[in-house]
Amino acid sequence: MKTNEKRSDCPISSSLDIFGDKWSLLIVRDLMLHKTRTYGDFTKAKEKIATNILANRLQALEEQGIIIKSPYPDNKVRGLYKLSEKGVDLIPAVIEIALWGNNHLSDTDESSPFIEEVKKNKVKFLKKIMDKLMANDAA
Amino acid sequence: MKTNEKRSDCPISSSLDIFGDKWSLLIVRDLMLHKTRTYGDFTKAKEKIATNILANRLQALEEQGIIIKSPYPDNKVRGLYKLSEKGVDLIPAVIEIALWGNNHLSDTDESSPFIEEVKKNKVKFLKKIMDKLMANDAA
DNA sequence: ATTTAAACTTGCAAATTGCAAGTGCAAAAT
DNA sequence: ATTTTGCACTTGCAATTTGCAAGTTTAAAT
Repeated sequence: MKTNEKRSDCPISSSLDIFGDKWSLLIVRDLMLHKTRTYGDFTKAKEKIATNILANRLQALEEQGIIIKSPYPDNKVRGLYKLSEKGVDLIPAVIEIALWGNNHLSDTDESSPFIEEVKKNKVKFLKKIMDKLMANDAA
Repeated sequence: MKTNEKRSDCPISSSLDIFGDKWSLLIVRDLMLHKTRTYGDFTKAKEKIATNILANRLQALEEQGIIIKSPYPDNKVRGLYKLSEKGVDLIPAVIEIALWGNNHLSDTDESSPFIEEVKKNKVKFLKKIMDKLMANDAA
């Protein structure tokens, strides 16, 4: 990946410096919907990310404090990835992107695990999913 | 740019297929804050986009129906770019990205022309900016 | 008619992506 | 106890994309 050079002080530009690519927010999506994931779980997502890109993005997101890697119980090889609070705060943006895609792009999965729920009540959904993710933090 | 291949039917993934890069949403940002722009205006933005990338992105966004290029009054060389309705609908996502950047990234411009206003009342800001952009459509 | 200027194009080097194998190490199986 | 399996990455390399610096084109101004 590239050096952490900011193109400007604009918050949008600086955000895109971090996750402005085709993969980073998909990793956030998977963590948002499943709360924790192993490396192998990510490779099983339907977009089929290459393993070198995955390793690179996981490291970058961890360095940025967006995700947290913790040890897998009773296993020295595996790691367990989850969203940090900074990562959880990305969920509203991800939701808006999902809504836009669902409204304006053809052939997007209407039966997506959460789109319907989001459309019904965005705030309620947000609260619910955040609660679920945070509950996990007690561990 | 690449072929319009979708990696999956996920609305997030499909959205990122279109604007998942470091520049596309900055073009949307500039149109969102200034309602119309010429090619040259974009090159003057502080992030200093290369002209070939700009031309490429403008074309891609136009092909996707996110921006509209119309002729500049009494000028056959210039064009005037503006957001389509599909593009205007991206504003909520851009706002969430801006808020995240402003909350979590250091050295982002607090005095950004709109951040303060968004923070005060997001819905009100959204309405205001959309009204402004739509008023322009009467022309 | 000549100059200026804005809107792209083009050529090329550098960085990033994506694919296909490989490596290393711990856990499970024998 | 030794082998085998499986998961988490690495590595090598070709293909694509990015970024920089110059063009080129066409219309507007002088």
